[in-house]
Amino acid sequence: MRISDKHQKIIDAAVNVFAEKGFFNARISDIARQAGVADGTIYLYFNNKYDILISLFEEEIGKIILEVKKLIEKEEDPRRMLEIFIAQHLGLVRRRKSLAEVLQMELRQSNKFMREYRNTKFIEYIDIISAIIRKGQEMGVFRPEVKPGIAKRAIFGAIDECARLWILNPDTTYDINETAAQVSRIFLAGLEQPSVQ
Amino acid sequence: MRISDKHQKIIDAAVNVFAEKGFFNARISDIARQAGVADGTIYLYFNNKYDILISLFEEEIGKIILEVKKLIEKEEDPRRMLEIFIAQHLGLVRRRKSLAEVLQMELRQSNKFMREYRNTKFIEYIDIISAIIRKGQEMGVFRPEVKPGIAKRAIFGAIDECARLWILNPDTTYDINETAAQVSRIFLAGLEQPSVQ
DNA sequence: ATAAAATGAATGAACGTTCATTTACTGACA
DNA sequence: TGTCAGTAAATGAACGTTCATTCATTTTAT
Repeated sequence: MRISDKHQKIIDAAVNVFAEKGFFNARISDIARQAGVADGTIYLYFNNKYDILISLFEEEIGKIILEVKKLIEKEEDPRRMLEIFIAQHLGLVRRRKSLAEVLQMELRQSNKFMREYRNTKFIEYIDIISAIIRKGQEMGVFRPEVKPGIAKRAIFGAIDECARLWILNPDTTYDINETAAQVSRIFLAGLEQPSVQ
Repeated sequence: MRISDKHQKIIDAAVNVFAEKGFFNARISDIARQAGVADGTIYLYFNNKYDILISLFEEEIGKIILEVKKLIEKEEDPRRMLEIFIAQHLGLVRRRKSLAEVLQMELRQSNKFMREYRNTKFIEYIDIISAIIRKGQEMGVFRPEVKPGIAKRAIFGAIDECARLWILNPDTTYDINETAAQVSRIFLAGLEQPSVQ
């Protein structure tokens, strides 16, 4: 069995366990059982419990960034790029619910409590949004007075909160596609130059 | 010493300790020390550790709701109401940073892990936004195709994410007033009827 | 045969909660 | 006014459980 196999198996198990119980309520033995390894084995691949979480972030967000960047690169129109980013993020919530839960909840915890850990991958992810906005401003499509550094937070926060609702309550709320469409419309209307129409 | 004194003292201490260490890393003895009471005294006022957190939510969000509703009631223009809500929420982050931190981080945790606890106070808070939007739609100021149930989440998520950034990094980021102004502008432009200007 | 990988029982520190004891308060009575 | 019984409030040491981590031993691969 290749090293990477067990490494990934533990990560995958951790995603499920953290999603279900949260980081602090998750036991190493839970992760071990779900990964099909012994408790001690986990310490051959990770330094400690927190290290599992950090590795999980780095590796899984890394993959997501690659995917969404690939999709966006094909486009010319920044409006379309923003739509794609929003749809992709919300789509991820449906396709990989557990991962989305962990990234959303535990990533924030870690951001806050591990002062030394600067989550560069996460920053890279939301900087995709500000890059789109800057491009739109250069092309004269988006209003120049909008600050990309603020708008990226607003947009990310909006879709993430919608995702959170859907994670908590998948049935009783709006359909994900409809949510993506609505949020896209609000922000596009909010960003576009009035002259362009 | 009146009962309410110690009750409130423990709540206040818990706000600080939870903000600094997070719920799971906070020890009862930390809260007790900061409140100036013995560990056991806490259990005369609260059933258990989680009960402190829940009481804290209910009571403190309750006060915030009253404040912001009072401010909004005075206004006629839904655009102005939305501006006030946004400014008020972000202002709270500056004025009561620890409380904002706890509400932001731990409230979500609880929402997720305490299945039985429906956080009605929080719902009441963000429903202020949807009420504003509905009013604006009735007056023909906001676009009718916007769903208030989605827009309220998007708006709350946007300001909350901006707040989060500011909590994590008070110095290196944009000024809170500027953030409030930018976010208000984006959403107002995103919600307004094109015919109205 | 040797090394590398994996195991899982044992360890020990951490900490929420309890409860036997102490302290503070109240008002009745001389 | 001072004493004291009765009650409520507060205390904090001790308890018991939980669980991350370790490491002596076993299994697997070469």
